[in-house]
Amino acid sequence: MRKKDESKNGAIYESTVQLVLEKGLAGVTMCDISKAAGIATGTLYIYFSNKEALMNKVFNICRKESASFYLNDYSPLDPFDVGFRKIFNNIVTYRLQHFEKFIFLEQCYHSPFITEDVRKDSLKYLNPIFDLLQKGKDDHIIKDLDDALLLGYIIGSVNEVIKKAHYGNKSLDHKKIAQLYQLCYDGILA
Amino acid sequence: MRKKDESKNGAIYESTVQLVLEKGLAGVTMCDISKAAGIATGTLYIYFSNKEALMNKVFNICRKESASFYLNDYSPLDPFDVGFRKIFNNIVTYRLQHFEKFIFLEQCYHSPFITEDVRKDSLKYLNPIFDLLQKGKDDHIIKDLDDALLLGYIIGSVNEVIKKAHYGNKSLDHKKIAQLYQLCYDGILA
DNA sequence: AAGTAAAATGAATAAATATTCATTAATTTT
DNA sequence: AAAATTAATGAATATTTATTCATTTTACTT
Repeated sequence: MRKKDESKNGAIYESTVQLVLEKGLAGVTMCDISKAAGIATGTLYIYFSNKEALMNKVFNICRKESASFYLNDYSPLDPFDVGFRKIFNNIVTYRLQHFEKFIFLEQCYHSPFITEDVRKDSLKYLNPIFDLLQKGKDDHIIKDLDDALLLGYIIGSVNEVIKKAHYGNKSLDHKKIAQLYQLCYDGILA
Repeated sequence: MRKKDESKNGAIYESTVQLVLEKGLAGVTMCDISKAAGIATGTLYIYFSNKEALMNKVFNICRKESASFYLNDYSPLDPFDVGFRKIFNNIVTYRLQHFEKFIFLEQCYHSPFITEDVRKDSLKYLNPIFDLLQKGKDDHIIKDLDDALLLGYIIGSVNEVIKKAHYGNKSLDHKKIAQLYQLCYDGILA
């Protein structure tokens, strides 16, 4: 029997994410996706039973990929400040290098395509980051605040600054990123 | 001749914003909106020439309303710390009291419904805030950084924390808001 | 109170989009 | 190399949704 061309999975995934960046979640059709992926529309339905399943799958892949990216080069044995800097830079770098995936994830968050339970277990991927924050609190380096508050504060400011820069056609050089780091770091310090 | 019932404008506006919160921008139909507003579908087209026009109008109203809300009780004569605290609290309060409008604005930002030029002149509404930041910089109270960076940092962290709290069903009490304020304020201090 | 002009209606139509399926192409097995 | 099996196709169909329009209702004018 003939095998599925597994490279198509990747092409569908890349196309979906790219098109959502260009046209928004509301504006992307199955036809658009198949054209961009270089396959027939019917073929999409061999790989995914419908549009909702496709979006959920792509959402899951992006989510896992991003969470894993955040931990690049990080070790739980790193001292707090070293670990924090690594993870912060990874979060920024992921958003700059994979802007389309970053936006896709943001768009999905409020979409009817993404089912409740898929959305819910998002947090578990971030456990190593919560552990790092706990270490910082235990060592009295950072403020003893709720994890969600601390992480939301960091992630939110990074998201907004990167989006603003992108849509305002402003470059985000190393200097600006270092400044953003300093803003965030000074904020969390005890 | 018969007059247009101006209250319908408001009903359409409220319904649209509420439905986008519930179903996402991608999931809202003209039929949904008319039903929720208590009017016939055809009537929508008396008030707005099409869906895109409707969304742009609602977007504009929300945008203006929010920007004006941010300046409640604020005077350009306020000392930096007083003014900053007022505006920060207004930004938070708007998002909590008008969560559906906050989400609508966020959703629109990446939507094909909102035309480029409508999106572009968003910044002008925020001029008083930029002036306040300038004062803080001139007085050497806060870091001398780019306006977009400073505001993005503040707005982004507020957005994310409020969204996380809402979707995680966690309450955001006065204590947490004060802690978020402290994070942001400590971050920008020179 | 009759005339009239615009508002409002909602069923009908048009347009866009998701999904199916009969057919063809490719790959593996025997 | 023929048979078997699944992948791939894309035109056709089904479905959903935007938009129109013939008709009715409402409120103002004379």
